Amino acid sequence: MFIEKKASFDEGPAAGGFDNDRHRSRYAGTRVRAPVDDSAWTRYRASPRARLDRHDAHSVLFREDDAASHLYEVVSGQIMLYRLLGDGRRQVVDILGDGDLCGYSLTGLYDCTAEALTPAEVRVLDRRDIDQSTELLAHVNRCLLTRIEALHSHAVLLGRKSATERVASFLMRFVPGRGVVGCIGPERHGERHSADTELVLLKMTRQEIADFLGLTIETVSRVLSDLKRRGIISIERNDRIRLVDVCRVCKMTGIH
Amino acid sequence: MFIEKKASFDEGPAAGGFDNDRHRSRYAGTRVRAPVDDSAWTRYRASPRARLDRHDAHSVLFREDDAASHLYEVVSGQIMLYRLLGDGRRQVVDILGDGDLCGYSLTGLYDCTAEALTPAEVRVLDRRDIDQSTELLAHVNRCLLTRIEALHSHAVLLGRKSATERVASFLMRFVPGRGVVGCIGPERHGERHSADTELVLLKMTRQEIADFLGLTIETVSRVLSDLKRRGIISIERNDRIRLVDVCRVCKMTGIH
DNA sequence: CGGTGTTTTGAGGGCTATCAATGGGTGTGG
DNA sequence: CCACACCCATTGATAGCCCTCAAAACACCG
Repeated sequence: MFIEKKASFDEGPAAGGFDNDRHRSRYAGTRVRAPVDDSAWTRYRASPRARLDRHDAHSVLFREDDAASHLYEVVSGQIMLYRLLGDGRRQVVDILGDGDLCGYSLTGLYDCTAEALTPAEVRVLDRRDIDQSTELLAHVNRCLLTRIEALHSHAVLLGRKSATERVASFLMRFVPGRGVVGCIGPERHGERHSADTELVLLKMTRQEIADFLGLTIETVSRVLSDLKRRGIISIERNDRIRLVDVCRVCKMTGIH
Repeated sequence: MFIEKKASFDEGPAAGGFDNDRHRSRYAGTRVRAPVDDSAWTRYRASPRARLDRHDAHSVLFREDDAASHLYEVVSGQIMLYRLLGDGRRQVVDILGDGDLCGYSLTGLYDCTAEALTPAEVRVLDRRDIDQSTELLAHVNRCLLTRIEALHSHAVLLGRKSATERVASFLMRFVPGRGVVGCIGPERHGERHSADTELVLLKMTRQEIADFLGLTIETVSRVLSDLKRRGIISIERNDRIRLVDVCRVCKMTGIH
């Protein structure tokens, strides 16, 4: 189910895939967020105590049960968090993008492993600095709440959705402003009733997708093939999937 | 899968079930927490702006998509958080006990429904008060981190564990200090090598357990019957389950 | 002691995992 | 430039776990 990977999987310099607007949730089942002022956070990030690290794809930031020393803020790229069971089963519990935090710990040990999905930049922060400012703490608070909402959505996906619904939900993650509660719908989206289509650039292997969705690699593959056969998506390359009709994919997520 | 419930399910006055020591995680796969000083929080709770509400079992504190007005702290009893899919499938995403917080929102809408599992007391807090104190914010942050760790564990359970492993993990929630990383083990636990047994008082119906574990009511029932047949547990009443050999249950959680 | 709601048990089927083989893309070396 | 190797993804066959539907057993209550 989980095999340690070393090979790099086609990382173009355009490491997009995720929409970077953090104030707009993209995950099917979550909500659109209100904008907030985090200027204090921006100032803190620029302070000399905050170091910037670069990671290659598949580089490990920290490992489950390592001593938790730092807090990390994703500046660019994507980071996945996962846990392992004793026999090697893996569950990707979260996927982080621009502005998200990880590495916080109550126990002194990291509760999961953090691994870069793409080349990534992370700011390494000192917890003690943050604890002295209400503005910084409030920012961290908002980040944690964002994670909690995402984890709630993910629990629904893992506990109650079929394989097709999981894959559809996963694909909808990459469509900005759609598949969320208060979805703007296909009509108002494109200019002048253009085709409701979207190109998704996956930055994950089938194995990583499967471990995120609580499925096997074969099932993910089968579902994608089935969606392709039905003309709902077209697979232009393994990591380039076109949603031919976004609304149709959205309707398959199970949230309606 | 989910039927609206009204009937009360045997709520004794001894609404225990969960261990109330928040500084010790009990959920299989999570870690033991370090104690922290939250005296500022204690003072704030006592302030006149913090109201105390009482809820009966199955009373709803707030509903998914309601306007989020307040923050809630569980004082006594247990609260479950759940989300519904359009066709009525339900997933219980979290179960809260003494000291846990819920009701925070970034979007202005609650992202899930909160319902009392037992008679419960909740303190209704004002977000604006908290946002002005580093100590209060730090306390909230710790509470949120606790939830995130629990949600990570739950994602592993929902995504990668078998029905038996899920039920075993669920039962181990109720055994203080066991089934966590750094588990004290059977030898050092009892005084003078007493039987490694534990009585679990469930405050949830089979339906609620099933919706928490991402299973059906029938599967939960079948697993429990099977464990009983094998002598691993004994069901003294529907809501009283004796773990005959805690260590054996622990080994079935899948975390080893 | 029936009535109601919950839990257990049974039979059967569907969905997803498992095991195995094939296909395809990329990089390397002759 | 092609052959080969390697890794990843796809496809196929089969098995098994858990869900669904149905009925019986049980608990609680008036």
